[in-house]
Amino acid sequence: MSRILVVDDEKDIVELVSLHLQREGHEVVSVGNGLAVLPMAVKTAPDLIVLDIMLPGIDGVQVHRRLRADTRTRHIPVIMLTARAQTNDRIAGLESGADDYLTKPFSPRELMLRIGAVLRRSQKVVMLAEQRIGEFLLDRKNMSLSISGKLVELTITELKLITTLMANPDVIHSRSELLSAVWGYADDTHSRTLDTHIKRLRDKLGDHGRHIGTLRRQGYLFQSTVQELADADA
Amino acid sequence: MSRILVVDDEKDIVELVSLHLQREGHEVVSVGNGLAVLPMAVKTAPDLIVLDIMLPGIDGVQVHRRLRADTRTRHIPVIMLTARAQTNDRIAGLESGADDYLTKPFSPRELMLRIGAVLRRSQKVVMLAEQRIGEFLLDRKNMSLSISGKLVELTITELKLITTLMANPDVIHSRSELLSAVWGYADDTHSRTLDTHIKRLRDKLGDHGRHIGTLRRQGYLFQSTVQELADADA
DNA sequence: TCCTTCCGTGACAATTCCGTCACTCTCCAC
DNA sequence: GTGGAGAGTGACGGAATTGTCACGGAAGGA
Repeated sequence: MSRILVVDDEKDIVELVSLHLQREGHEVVSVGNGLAVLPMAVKTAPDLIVLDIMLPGIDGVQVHRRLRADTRTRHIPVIMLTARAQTNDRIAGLESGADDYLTKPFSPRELMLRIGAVLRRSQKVVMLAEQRIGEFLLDRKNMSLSISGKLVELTITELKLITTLMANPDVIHSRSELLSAVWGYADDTHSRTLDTHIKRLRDKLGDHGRHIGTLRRQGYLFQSTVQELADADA
Repeated sequence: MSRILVVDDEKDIVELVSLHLQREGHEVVSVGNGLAVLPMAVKTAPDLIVLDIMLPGIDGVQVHRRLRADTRTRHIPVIMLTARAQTNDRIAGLESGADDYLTKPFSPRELMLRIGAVLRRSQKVVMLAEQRIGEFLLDRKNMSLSISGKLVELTITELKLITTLMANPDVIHSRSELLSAVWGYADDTHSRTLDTHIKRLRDKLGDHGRHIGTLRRQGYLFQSTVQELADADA
């Protein structure tokens, strides 16, 4: 499921944690030396780091600072392990901005639960590589739109526009919402820009342009179905 | 999990099947009238249709033909239910191109297994909405690339190019592969087009352009890590 | 019916984007 | 060291793209 880097100089701990993690389907990488953490994190790009605060040579808080200083590792969540439930360690762990921490001795079950919670928090958002609405097929991988298998050549602006509309079909997208999503405009009050692009999009879609509906004073929407009477293509 | 349209005029069958499907986490829609299938399929866009071949008024094979004739429902897999294990029905079911079929009386367990198999076959491909490699963050939703949180303005061609490279980091992408993926060219032998776009991309990436490596006579690749000595940004 | 508001449309000019070409540079085999 | 093949680079012109504007027209309330 996820790749987890375990940092501890006590081999017993590493093995115990690894065993439990692997049992839950995770991939485990480990180092016992604080100085090796950053290079290893860069190399293996783990989804989470379990970091013992007590390490020979360089302590865990320092290691954590280094991880946070590097753009390549900055985003990786860290769970700290402190040797004892002392205030010093707790404060150090919190101050350096760990996502969670646990005091030794800890129960493997609790560690697993906390790891699960942190991973869930930083869960990756998945999206469909292909989105299909009726005869419309949006291919996000190739950044293209096809209708009934026929490729429609759209510019990037038009593609962003219809992608936004298709993300929530049959839902009204206000002008400001579209301006924001496609153009990044904060609040462009009056402008015919959106209208023009809607028209260009409709033109390129041909008959199927009827799927893009207008709601006066409200915005535009992608209609998954259109009136039967004009459904002359079937 | 999936939305499944069950078509049968016998309410007992519908309820039995629905119960089992819902137990497996599927959403069930049903109709008992053959003429209502197409409109319902268009309206609810199910992932699968379970279709009884014996229906009052219009028979299942006809319904299936209509589903196949409409671009909005053409892609939806269909499992046929035949009233008896007679050759006529079997042949009719196969001829009309059903994805699978089952003869009544059937065991709910077998139907569930076949439904699972068909759904797995037409499984949707999911992709990460955000792909991160080191400081590079590819946002497929907004079709943009940012490095260390800073947006890099790329043209559609450049974006496709780096998307292709980042799809398999540290793997060589041959010229023909890139030409094919980005430009759709079948086999453009000599051309400096790719080189030029690589250069433009590297320029826009600034220092980080070093992540795009050249393998003489082989192609280009996205390197997840670059030489430390030049890593002056940390 | 009239009037106001909002959307549709065609035209246009500025800008961006893209493929190509000529030339230079680098790498590697001999 | 030399030569050749392949990659890098800068420039350029044509094409595509885009935002804006003015005007026409539809919708809906008064």
